[in-house]
Amino acid sequence: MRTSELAGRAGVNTETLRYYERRGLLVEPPRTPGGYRDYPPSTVELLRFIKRAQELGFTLVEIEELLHLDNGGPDACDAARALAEHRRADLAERIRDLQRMLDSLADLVATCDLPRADRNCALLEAIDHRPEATR
Amino acid sequence: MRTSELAGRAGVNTETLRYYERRGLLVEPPRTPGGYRDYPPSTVELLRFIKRAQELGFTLVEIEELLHLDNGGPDACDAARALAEHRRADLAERIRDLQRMLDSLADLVATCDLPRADRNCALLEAIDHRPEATR
DNA sequence: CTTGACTCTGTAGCTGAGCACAGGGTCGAG
DNA sequence: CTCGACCCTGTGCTCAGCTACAGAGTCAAG
Repeated sequence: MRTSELAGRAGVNTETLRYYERRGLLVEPPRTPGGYRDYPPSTVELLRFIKRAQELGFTLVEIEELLHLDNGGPDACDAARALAEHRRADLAERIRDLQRMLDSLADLVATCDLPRADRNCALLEAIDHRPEATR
Repeated sequence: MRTSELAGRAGVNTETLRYYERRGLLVEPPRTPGGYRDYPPSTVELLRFIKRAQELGFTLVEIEELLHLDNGGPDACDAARALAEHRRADLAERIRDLQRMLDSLADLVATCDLPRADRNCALLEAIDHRPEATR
């Protein structure tokens, strides 16, 4: 299978394939006599694995680890689980951070409603002057 | 106030000051006869405003908008509020996305507990083969 | 045999928010 | 007057994950 066919089936850009190859995510495939890459059909599934893992929040570095673990038996399963747990904890923390930002921002917007007729912008003031504890 | 003193007081790198100046976030300050930047003391507060806004999830582009709005009266207040609401909606959406990722990942890790004695890694299989609907 | 679609390589650019560094200038203390 | 600490400018690098492009080669249809 040539580059553009694989890219089309997997839903990625052809340049992305070369990029993954450079990164070591994809093994360099055999070449035709003319020098064209000739991918085995299983590469489509491999790319879909990568894309799904990305959607779960794994980085390409972690995905590469997962791929190197694949078909490694029970030890690999434990290692994969550890990676997933790590990723889960990381996601949870990012969610907490964003939630804190969201809450602060909501409080701030709420202060907009108070001094309706004032000249000063309550929001800008609030960002500028609210107490240390809430920063 | 010279560059390193301002940077120290505001808790940023000296290079960051030059970067903000290039971006237009900071107005170029007057210079000493020797060509050194001589910042007015209020710049410390300005930098703290920028840092707090960043903590709330504003980008530097949005912060620049906020700064240009400052001292603009009631219209500016409305504009600032609109920016904040926009930011809030964006944060909420990012949180939802991450939460979905987290949930999927938690489901995945849970499948690890099922075939304890099996040779195959349930996690890797699950990423590879679970139905479209949950992807 | 030509044309056009495809592919190859290496390199450079993008986003966002900075950090690092070379090669020079300035300033104040001793 | 010298030394070290600071500052200047311009430029390039970082992270992640691509994307674009120039210039050359390959291949199949007509």
